[in-house]
Amino acid sequence: MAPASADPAADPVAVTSDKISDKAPRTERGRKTRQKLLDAAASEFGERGFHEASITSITQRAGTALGSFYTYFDSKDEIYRALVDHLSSRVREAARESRRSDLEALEAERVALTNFLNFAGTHKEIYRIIDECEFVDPATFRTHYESTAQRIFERLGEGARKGEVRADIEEAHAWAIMGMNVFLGLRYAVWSQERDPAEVAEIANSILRGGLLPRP
Amino acid sequence: MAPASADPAADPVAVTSDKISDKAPRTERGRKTRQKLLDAAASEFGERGFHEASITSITQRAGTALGSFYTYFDSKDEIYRALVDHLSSRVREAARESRRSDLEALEAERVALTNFLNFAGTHKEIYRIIDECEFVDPATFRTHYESTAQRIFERLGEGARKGEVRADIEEAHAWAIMGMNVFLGLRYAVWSQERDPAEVAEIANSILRGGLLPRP
Amino acid sequence: MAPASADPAADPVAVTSDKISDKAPRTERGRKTRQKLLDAAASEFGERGFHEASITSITQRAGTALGSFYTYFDSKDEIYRALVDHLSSRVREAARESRRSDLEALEAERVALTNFLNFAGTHKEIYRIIDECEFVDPATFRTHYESTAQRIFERLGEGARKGEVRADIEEAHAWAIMGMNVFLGLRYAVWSQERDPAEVAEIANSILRGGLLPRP
Amino acid sequence: MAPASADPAADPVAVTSDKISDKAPRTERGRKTRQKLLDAAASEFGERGFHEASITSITQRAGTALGSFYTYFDSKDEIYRALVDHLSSRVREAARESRRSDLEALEAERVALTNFLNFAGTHKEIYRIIDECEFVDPATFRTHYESTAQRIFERLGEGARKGEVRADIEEAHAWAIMGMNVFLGLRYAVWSQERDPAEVAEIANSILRGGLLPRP
DNA sequence: GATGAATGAGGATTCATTCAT
DNA sequence: TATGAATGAATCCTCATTCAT
Repeated sequence: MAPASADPAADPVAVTSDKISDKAPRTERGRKTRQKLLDAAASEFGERGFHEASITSITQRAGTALGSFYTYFDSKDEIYRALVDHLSSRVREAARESRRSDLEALEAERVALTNFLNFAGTHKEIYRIIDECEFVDPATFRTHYESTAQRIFERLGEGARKGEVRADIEEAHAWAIMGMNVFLGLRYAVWSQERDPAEVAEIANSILRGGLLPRP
Repeated sequence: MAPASADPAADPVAVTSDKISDKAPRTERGRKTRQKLLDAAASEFGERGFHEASITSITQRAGTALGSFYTYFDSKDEIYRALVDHLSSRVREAARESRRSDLEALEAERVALTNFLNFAGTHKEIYRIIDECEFVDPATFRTHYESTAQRIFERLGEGARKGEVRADIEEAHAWAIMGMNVFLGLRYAVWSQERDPAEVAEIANSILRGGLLPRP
Repeated sequence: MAPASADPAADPVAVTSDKISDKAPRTERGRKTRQKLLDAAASEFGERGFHEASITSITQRAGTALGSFYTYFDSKDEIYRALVDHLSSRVREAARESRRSDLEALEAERVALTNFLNFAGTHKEIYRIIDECEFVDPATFRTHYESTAQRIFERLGEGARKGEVRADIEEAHAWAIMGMNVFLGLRYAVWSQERDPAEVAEIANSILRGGLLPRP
Repeated sequence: MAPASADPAADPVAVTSDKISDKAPRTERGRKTRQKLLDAAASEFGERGFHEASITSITQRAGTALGSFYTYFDSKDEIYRALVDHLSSRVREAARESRRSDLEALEAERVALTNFLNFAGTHKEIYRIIDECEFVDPATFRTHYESTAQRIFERLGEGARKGEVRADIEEAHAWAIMGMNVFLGLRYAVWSQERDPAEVAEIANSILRGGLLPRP
């Protein structure tokens, strides 16, 4: 699953780097064609997955000639990578809006998860694309997860400094939270939306607040 | 990620069903050849992933002729499915040994996670294969996750009845735990083994026991 | 189309020669197995055609092991040839019964066609198998047609000597009659049986008797 | 055998429909390549038959890369069908030229058969290809025969109205004529050309004119 | 820049036939 | 004889990528 997507409250650090190849469009017309191709690729990869997707189909969706694809991208892999970057930043942007430093630490996690669930439910293709990254471009996948965990870890650390969470926070705690978020997203946002995101987020949050032992 | 692998304390309910086609071997020799193919497929899929894997390579690893593959399997997809089934049951079997009903509920979860981390670290290919299932055979993938969550949920429910965990347990709690387990496995068993499984399990378990708030 | 089938009033000259290979069964049990294979082959070739037919499927229909096939036949081609021979003689046998030298020449042709239409309607697979021979074993196909035409030609010649038909009969007349018979068989016996064989035969016969010009 | 080929005096009703797939060439260059492939396929299918023919061989004959085949055709079946259509119309076109409505009914049949024999002798591959259709694409085969018989039937019917042939003409008469034509073509045009087409046609025509009974 | 034809390596799958038991 | 496992040549088809216009 997408690291970024697992932490919508991410900061704009960005992995994005559209300067991958020297094929940047030089005219307005070119810029539009390139964008049409990216949009088409998003649909194609989202619906059929990386391996089933074909360049031919992408150009057909984009309404361009097959050859035009290679005017803007070096390969199927490259457009995929460009797309993941692009989508990651969209996710991050969506998250950034919901960040407010005045929130108490665990409260912030709750809001972040709620937003994430909403976003994942609305953009399932994005979810799938970034997720499949694990098998198409493992390095990117790993980077994303690690930076996401890092952000969560930093937030928790800050909370610890403020005395809002336990002082013994370490990286593993961040991974545990990220895993919870991702799986709840898969189950309650992508596969079905039978439950209200806020409720699901509350369940996860209650674990963070007090664990699963019976209340005294 | 593999549902099964996320719950090594699984019971033997089994999704396994090796009777897929009518190509079951009828002699001992045949049984051995089929097994060689499955073993070879495990290595091939584990190392190169489903799409990069080739039948030719599988038969070469197995030391059989190309045609022999089709004596026992109908297609690349079929052997993949057979393999996932097979591996799932191995995971489940490995888990079953570690089940002891005399354990207190959350203690059982800790033991399960420890075993899972150990298993995942030793069998990284299995992890990858079952994980890639999401994009190769989504139905199986989903089934596995759901049945794994179901088992966790049932265990928690039993714990609730015994008064060992909160009474308001629901399905979402199981998904949260499964997500934690899977991601900790990815990070601390598959990607690196820099930390002791027992320690990692303890960190996760401490969340389940008391959450992340500062201890009073 | 089958030459033989086009002339059911054939004599037993026979192309049949089951001594093709040295694989003749030596025991009663062997004879039965060989026959089961021939029967199965007739169904298989009749239903699926030569190229779609498979040895595996033939042995399955016959209820024998795959390897047993090669105990009695050298190859797929050989069993096909053996089958065509076998079927040809069946056709010829069926025809022979209907031969009566006391019939007037054109009357004999009418009876022969009637019988042929009846036979073809009842044994469509035979029709197909012998017919496909053109593309599987052209030499046999050609031989069959030629010998069939030859028999018709001889009958007509005899009729000519008796003054029952024109004196200028030549080979081409026999081919013309054979063509008529075969196509009427295809249309009114194999593809549909909407018309009574005797009626169809009468129509063809009326052409032979007086042509198509208006009656004075 | 090809219905069309059995009736060279066909009208341009056409079964032809080259718009089968969306792979129509969009440039002149493409049109030429497609044509080269069709020509090569005609030779290949004509010489080796449908099942022995290979795509590789077709592209080698055409002087194109293997992949180019799939730029214009979806499969071996499809090019075969396209070819049959193409050849059928060639046959029909060849026939059309020889149609003259001022001919007396049976005279027209004689001319048609003569032309057919000439055509079949010159284009034996066409004969074989269309003929093999019975086992490759039965539906097309049947359609062709039926429409050919229909055309003959209509011509005879018109002759009947003019009083040039018997009034009791029915479909079966057309099938009988078609069968005669096809078999005479096989024997005297495809297998050998030992006899003059006009002579052979005259023999068939004499049957139509007066049957086989001795002249009074 | 845009177009679409050409390329060919690569991979899955079939199945007649052989052979050890 | 019967059995069924093993073999591998043969073939269709896909599709990312290149290139001429």
